[in-house]
Amino acid sequence: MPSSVNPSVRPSLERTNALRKLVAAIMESLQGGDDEPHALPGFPYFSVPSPLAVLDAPPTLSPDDNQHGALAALQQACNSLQQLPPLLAPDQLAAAATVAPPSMILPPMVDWSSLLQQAGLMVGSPPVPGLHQQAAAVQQLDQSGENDCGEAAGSSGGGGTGKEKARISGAGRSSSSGRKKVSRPRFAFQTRSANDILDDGYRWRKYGQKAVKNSAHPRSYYRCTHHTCNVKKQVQRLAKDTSIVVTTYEGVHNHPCEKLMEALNPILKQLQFLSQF
DNA sequence: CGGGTTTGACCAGCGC
DNA sequence: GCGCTGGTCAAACCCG
Repeated sequence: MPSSVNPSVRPSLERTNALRKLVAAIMESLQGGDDEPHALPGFPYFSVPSPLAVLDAPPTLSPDDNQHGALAALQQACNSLQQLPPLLAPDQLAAAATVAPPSMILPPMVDWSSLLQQAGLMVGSPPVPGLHQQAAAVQQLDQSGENDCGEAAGSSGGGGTGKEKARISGAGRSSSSGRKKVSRPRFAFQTRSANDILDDGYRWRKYGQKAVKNSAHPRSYYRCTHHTCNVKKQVQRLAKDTSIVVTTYEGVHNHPCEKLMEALNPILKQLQFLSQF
């Protein structure tokens, strides 16, 4: 422990351990690996129970899986920490920073980006069920494609009339010169819910809707609103059982889940600070 | 006013 | 070649 740290902001061992436990529980839950993966029940990023591996398999989901508040459980866990001394205020952290060199305030002891990346919060895994290691939870429809999330989305940056643009972008959208369409990783899963939209923590913009053959319900097309991210998802209801929503993700996010990071940030900052003790 | 949704039109792929 | 279907675009619209 650095001796230059202001003693007035030195946290209790109790608090440090509590925070470590919390983050460990979060990470463990994110990574799955045990029979009871719902360490934080109601947190849909990793608590969607048994999404179906086969799209036309009989539904086994509990009702309204996605009705839970996305971050409720996490916030609840954070609230439980309120019994302990309060979180360090930002100015306290700043005060500590003025005493200890910045390198000691944010020591490289915990590599959060790689940790979160391993946990599937960044590039490389589907948003919801893929966070489990329950392989059956997700159907990977196609993984022959490479991770081309960074590709220029649309790339129809020219002028011209709407029709011209449509033609140009239409041509650019698929194989120019007869090459086969580059497929990207796709993951589909089903959720029994009254809501079409799963709160997966990412922000989506709807860009289209189509009537689907042999189905009374249309299919909706969404794109991730993050500037550099080109992940898409399709949402439609199962024709056989309209209580089931089929969500298909295409591509992988090249950025962390905003909502989750928003919720985790205070904890991570605290823990980074505390990890110097 | 900016960001998101709706919706008709357009395009490519595929089967016949 | 033609028609059907799925995927996307973008103007118009809506909303906070």
